Amino acid sequence: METEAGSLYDGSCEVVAALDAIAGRWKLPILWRLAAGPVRYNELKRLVRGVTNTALTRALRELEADGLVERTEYPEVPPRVEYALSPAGRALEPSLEALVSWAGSRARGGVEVRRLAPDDDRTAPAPSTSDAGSRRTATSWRSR
Amino acid sequence: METEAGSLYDGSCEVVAALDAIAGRWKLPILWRLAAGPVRYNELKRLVRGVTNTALTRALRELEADGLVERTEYPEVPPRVEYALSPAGRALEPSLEALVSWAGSRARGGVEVRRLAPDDDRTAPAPSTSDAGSRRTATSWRSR
DNA sequence: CAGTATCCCATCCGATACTG
DNA sequence: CAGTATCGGATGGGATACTG
Repeated sequence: METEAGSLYDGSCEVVAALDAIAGRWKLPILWRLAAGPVRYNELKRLVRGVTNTALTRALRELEADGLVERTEYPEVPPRVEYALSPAGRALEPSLEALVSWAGSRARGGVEVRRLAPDDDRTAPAPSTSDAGSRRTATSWRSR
Repeated sequence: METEAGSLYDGSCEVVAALDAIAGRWKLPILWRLAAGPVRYNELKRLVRGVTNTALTRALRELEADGLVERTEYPEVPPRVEYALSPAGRALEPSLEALVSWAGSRARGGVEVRRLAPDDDRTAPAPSTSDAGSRRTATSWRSR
């Protein structure tokens, strides 16, 4: 529909653009933590293990700019700031759940991660090679 | 089991590690495209718009190393190589669907993307500031 | 408490050119 | 067709130090 040949759901431009909003080392972990409820800055820093001040702040600012999280500053004497998912952010909770459950199952040894086989035989199942040779000569498709 | 207190689903380490497998500019778009069925190299390059030879190959190699996609090489005269999701890769199809549908809805103007308000008033709703001042003196929490 | 300010390095990615 | 080789530039993230 919509004029353009194959675009909306074919894994291209628009999707890529939207995906950029959650790309980055810490965005997903942060969003996932926030999905459980509002959290203060330092609490977040503790919960999302390994994140540094700089990284956390940068990620939060970007998520805020993209309308996924909301920042609420309470003018109290010991400064208090809470971060929470915005309505738009809550829209991707299903995705987060799916992703996290997948990540969890894979972390639990469901799959051997990053295990390169030393001598992986990959020259393959030779599916009806019978006609090979009858095809164009070896370089016919290489125009020049 | 595994000893550790609070870890599996709290948005930290394990999940972060697993997420790394799909992190990168092109991994998700590629996986999404592959979810629709096996595709040849150059076809993939056309479908995932904007990707370059180098980026595509690199992403594919990593996805392969992480066991998410399978590469099948057919020993024919014009070389033919097909990429497809592995069983493990198919395990994250639900996540892909959720993600893509979210990305799609947001691309369709559901949310104003990356729109910074010029003078956003963010010093906030002052929730019962009545006790401010009665709290510890301004710098009491700053130990030194 | 909740950040900023810098500096620096690693990685990612794009562009270009070449090959089995 | 399906890649590899190389290089340069942008970005993201880490470490450290300091502040309203």
